[in-house]
Amino acid sequence: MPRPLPPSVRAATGGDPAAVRDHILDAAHRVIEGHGLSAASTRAIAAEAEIGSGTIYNYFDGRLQLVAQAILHHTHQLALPLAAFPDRAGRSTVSRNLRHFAKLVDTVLVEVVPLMAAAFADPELLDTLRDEMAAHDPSAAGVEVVTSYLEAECELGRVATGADCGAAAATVVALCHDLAFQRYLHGHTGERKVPTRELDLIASALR
Amino acid sequence: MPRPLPPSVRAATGGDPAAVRDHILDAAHRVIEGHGLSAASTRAIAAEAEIGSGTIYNYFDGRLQLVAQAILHHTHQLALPLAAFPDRAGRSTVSRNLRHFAKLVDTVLVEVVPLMAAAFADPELLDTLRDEMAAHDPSAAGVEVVTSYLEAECELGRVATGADCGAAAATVVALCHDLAFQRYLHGHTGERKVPTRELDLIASALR
Amino acid sequence: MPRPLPPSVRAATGGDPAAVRDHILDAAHRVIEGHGLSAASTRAIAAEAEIGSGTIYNYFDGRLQLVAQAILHHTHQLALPLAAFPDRAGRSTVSRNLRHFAKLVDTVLVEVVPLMAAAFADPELLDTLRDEMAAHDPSAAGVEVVTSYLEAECELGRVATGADCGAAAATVVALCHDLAFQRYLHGHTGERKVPTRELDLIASALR
Amino acid sequence: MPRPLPPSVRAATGGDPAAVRDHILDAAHRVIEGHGLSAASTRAIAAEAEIGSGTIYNYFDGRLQLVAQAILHHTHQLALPLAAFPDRAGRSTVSRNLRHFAKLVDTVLVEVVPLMAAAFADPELLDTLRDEMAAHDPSAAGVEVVTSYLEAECELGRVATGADCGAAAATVVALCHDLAFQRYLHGHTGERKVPTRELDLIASALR
DNA sequence: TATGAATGAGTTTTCATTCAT
DNA sequence: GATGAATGAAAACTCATTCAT
Repeated sequence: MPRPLPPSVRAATGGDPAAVRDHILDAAHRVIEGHGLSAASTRAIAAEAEIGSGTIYNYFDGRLQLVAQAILHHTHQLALPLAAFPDRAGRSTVSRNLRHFAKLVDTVLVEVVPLMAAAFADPELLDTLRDEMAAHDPSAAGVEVVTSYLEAECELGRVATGADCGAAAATVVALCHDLAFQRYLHGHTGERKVPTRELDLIASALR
Repeated sequence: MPRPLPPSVRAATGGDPAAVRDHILDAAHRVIEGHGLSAASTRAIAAEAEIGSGTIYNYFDGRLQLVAQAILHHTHQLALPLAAFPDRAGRSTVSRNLRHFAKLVDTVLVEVVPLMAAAFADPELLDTLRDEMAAHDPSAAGVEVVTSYLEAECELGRVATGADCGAAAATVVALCHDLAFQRYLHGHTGERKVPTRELDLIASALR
Repeated sequence: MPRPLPPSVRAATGGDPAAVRDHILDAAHRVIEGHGLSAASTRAIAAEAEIGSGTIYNYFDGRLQLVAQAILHHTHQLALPLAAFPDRAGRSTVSRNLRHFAKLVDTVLVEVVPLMAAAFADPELLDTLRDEMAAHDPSAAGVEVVTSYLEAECELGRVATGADCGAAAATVVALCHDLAFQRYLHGHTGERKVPTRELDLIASALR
Repeated sequence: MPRPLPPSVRAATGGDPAAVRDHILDAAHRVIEGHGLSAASTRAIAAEAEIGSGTIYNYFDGRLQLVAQAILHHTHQLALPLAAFPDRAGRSTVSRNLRHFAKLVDTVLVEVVPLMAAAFADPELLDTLRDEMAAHDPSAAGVEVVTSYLEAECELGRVATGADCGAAAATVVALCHDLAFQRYLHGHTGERKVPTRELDLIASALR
């Protein structure tokens, strides 16, 4: 019965344990993305990863840890490009830059919101997620990035001195979150609108 | 053997089928609220409702429909008090009124967010919810209420003519949604903050 | 999928829940007897009882309780005939009566020893057994029966006044236990010897 | 890749295959003693022995043989000190010597009874044990030791000529077995009583 | 020779649903 | 209409064993 990993997995991972772990995390993410969290059984994940169902337990403590890590793994990867956003300070206009941020973060949220929200269904999974998020919270990171940007604009004189950059940043992020949430809730997964009017309103308050 | 409903249920419903339906919906909601969506098995709901597990199928097509309807039933009931909000136009200050709205809607969201978000875990349930929401969308209702309020203030001269009331309303609602979502995600279920600084920012943009 | 109990079970139990319970207990006992405790999986028991595997959980809290109760159910039933032993006081000879007891108790032990001993393999099962035995301990019952008998013989003058009837009874029972244990351990399940010489030794000590 | 045994094992065994075998048998015994036979998985044993789980199969045919041999290995080791018991003939009193034997054998049985009894749960393991016991049966050894002692006392005149020393010895051993068995069954593992009254009864029969 | 990752059949238990009563 | 016993598929997880390294 015991056999080495199938050739396809072997080829994809080079036999490196860390790569196999990531391979399983990716498989878990694909299952959740395609069929929902409730379909992410260990069997389904193992099948998607083309490994034996028992093999999962050589890499993870159990289903809960696997799923929680799959969600965060993906989220962190997606959120990386946001870090460069503050560099836009001084270029274009504040309004346009906020729209650009909204577009940027939307590509993240369109994938992340379904994952995070789904975790609400399972109190245990939510706990595990909270634990893992304590180290590095992606949504706080979003607010920080926008705050940094606005403060830089403030120093450049394109945002009024004394403007509440933190509040504005939180509002921008909230708009993006809500838009992604609503869009998924209503099933309009195709369209990727930017809340232009709302962002302009905020921009106007900052002048 | 045919038996009447147990006395406790009989007393609570008067034997009216519609009342029995509501009785079961309430029981389902209590189970979801207390132990999460994944604990809302038909058996648990039947036990909470003090009826036989088979009786559910005399009132609902299946577990999914029951759960979806329980979520929306409760959401609509909670959202009813919001309808009176536009009446505050002209009283107090705009800023204070928006804070009041945030408090009001928070009492709704603190219960609704976990319910809606949980539905994201199950694509089938999400579909059912979408269908049922097509008729009456509670979050659109929130935006409408705030828009009406702001337009009334506009006519009263307390909000600048030409201000984008719709965008402001959407932003206010988004802030409330995001706050509730974040709070639940991080487990800070006790605190009920109002996003004061953010609301002030919006109010300042409306003057 | 749901079907009434299969005709064979239906016929054997008359649909009486208590009879179905006993039917399952008997099935469990047959599995343990035939293939050992480690083969007594819920599936195997359900198959032996000709019921669905889920049906077990309509009658028992879980595998452990089922197995523990199956063991004690059978033990108590087997031990019932021993109660009449003290009536032999005054008849035949003490030596012969003790041999008769040994034969009697052997029919019980030949079945009970393998069951009890097997429970030693599983600490949890042993705990459950201990709990259930607290109410009614079959091995203490054996010693009591022989003590009663010997005390009756004492009053009849066939056992020396002042003889330690309790110690003698405990020794008799210990001999029977050990014989059954050794016989099973060595696989001599066919032969049913009586420890004649040892019993005579005890009888001689009582005169 | 071929690797030497880890340093700790290397140090304990000197690399001698027979010593490694014993090292594994000891580890197996420690696991069974501490957590029950059902916890004695190959993985648990390998971990306890600080070797790789595959290494077991270089020294044993499989789990069953390993466990059976671990049980007997330990039993034989424990029983060794009993051989000196006949030397007590002529010293102290017969009654006291029997009590001394009971104490001696109790230290053995307190460990052996759980091991042997547990084997009853698994017919295959029991068969393996029977095979291995055919060569050297520890419980027969106990009876032989007491018989030798009593026959020596007989020659010394402290036991009546013509007394059935074999029967008395078997009874003594049966008492010890039963006591150990009952004590474990009821969970009174702390107390280490000696069946004083019962032994005195036997001693009285020998005078 | 020693290793431990990989396997899949195995375990116990839960659950939505049906239907005889 | 009301019931709840019966079902079996599915869940998460374990484990003895093999074999490429």
